[in-house]
Amino acid sequence: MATKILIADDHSMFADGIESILNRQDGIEVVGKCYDGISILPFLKKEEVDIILLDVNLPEKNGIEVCKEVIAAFPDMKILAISMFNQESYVSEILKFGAKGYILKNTGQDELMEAIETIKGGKTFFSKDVTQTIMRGLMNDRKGGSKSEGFIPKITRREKEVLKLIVQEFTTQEIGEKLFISLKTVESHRSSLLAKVNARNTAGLVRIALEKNLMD
Amino acid sequence: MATKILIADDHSMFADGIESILNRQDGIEVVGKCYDGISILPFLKKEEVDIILLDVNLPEKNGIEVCKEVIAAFPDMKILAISMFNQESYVSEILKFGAKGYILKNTGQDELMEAIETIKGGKTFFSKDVTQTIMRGLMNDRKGGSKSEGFIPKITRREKEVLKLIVQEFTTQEIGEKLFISLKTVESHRSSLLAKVNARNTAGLVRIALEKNLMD
DNA sequence: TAAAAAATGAGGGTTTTCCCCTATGTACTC
DNA sequence: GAGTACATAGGGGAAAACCCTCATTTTTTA
Repeated sequence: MATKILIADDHSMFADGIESILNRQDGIEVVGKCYDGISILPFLKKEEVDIILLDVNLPEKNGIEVCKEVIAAFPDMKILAISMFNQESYVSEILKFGAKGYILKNTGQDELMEAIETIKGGKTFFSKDVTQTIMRGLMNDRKGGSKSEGFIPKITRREKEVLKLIVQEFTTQEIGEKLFISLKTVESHRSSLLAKVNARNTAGLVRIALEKNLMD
Repeated sequence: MATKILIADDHSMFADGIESILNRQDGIEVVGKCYDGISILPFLKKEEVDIILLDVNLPEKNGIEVCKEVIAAFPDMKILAISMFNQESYVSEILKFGAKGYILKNTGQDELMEAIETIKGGKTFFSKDVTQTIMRGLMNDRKGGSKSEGFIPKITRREKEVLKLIVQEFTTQEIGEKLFISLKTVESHRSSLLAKVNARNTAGLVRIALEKNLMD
């Protein structure tokens, strides 16, 4: 019986492309495509799926969240993470939550097929580049857990509210009044924002917020 | 005769996918794929190409550079820009350099085909989202003439230097040391910057600087 | 249901930014 | 040669941001 595959990627052009490649292969059937994180679980409850090709950087609900939920509901689901970025934080996070493999979008279709076959057989698969990243990550952990450069920890709901108001030129005082919290609390949020994005001051915070789209 | 297409995208999985989609279509032939910016011109010198599907965010040499060069060498070349981001700066830049269309990676294959057909016919094509972005950009440009709202007076050479350093998180003190001028002078420049962009504080200054590309 | 994360906020301090004011030398333009 | 824009820079003061430590409550998650 054909391997049933679900493609989850918000870039439909990419998803369609992968579908087109896979449908030419024997023994593989693309049973569905999801363009966001939230529609994956409902789909799995209705349709039988063997392997999910999961984009790590999904809007609404990112791939790491999705992976966690999917594995919680379907512990035997085989998830192959696909990402544009070979970032240690992403790789280790999603593997922690039960993904069986991780490949980059710049790997060729031969390697994609190889990954699918390997994972189908119950083993794990990583791109060569990714393997190196993981190794480097392990080494760093041993050294003392230094964080990778561009990685930004999750920004909480409240921090995001404060951040938006900062970018809109409101002062700490005004933000407090708008959110009905004390000036001190706003200062707390500002501090953790600065720490999280690793900025020295408001200028850097605003720049990074705009660069990395931290205010969706 | 079939339309000859060159796909330029560093994510080979994406490029392969698009190729697979296009090769199923009648009247379209994918004659090549480039995985970086530098190999495009040499390819064009050897092979005949009607339309280039060009990723805006290429490594080594980005899509905007490539577009400029390609149009310089082949003024009639039809370039369809493809990007993940619907950013005004990208869109207007690459159009300025002669791209005939701009679509996002989250547009479906029907729209891709429509874009290719349209461009082949000598017309231009933009995704709906992109059209809105362009309109918004034009509106902002026009604001300069009518109302004082949104209009930004000319920023002097020195102010621009200071502005760049502000955005890079340097303090007034540090900027003074870097430019070999007094703290007070830097403060003067900061003041006039705030006044010119009509911002209340550094946060607004940085935001506007990034939004309006004040640091070219 | 216990543990972790997030949100709240206080005290008390330093540094930085912002806002007035004024003023001088230089360079370009009309 | 007068006018204008630009870069320079000072004093002084108020406001805002930043930093550290600590503590409580609420919410989320394992």
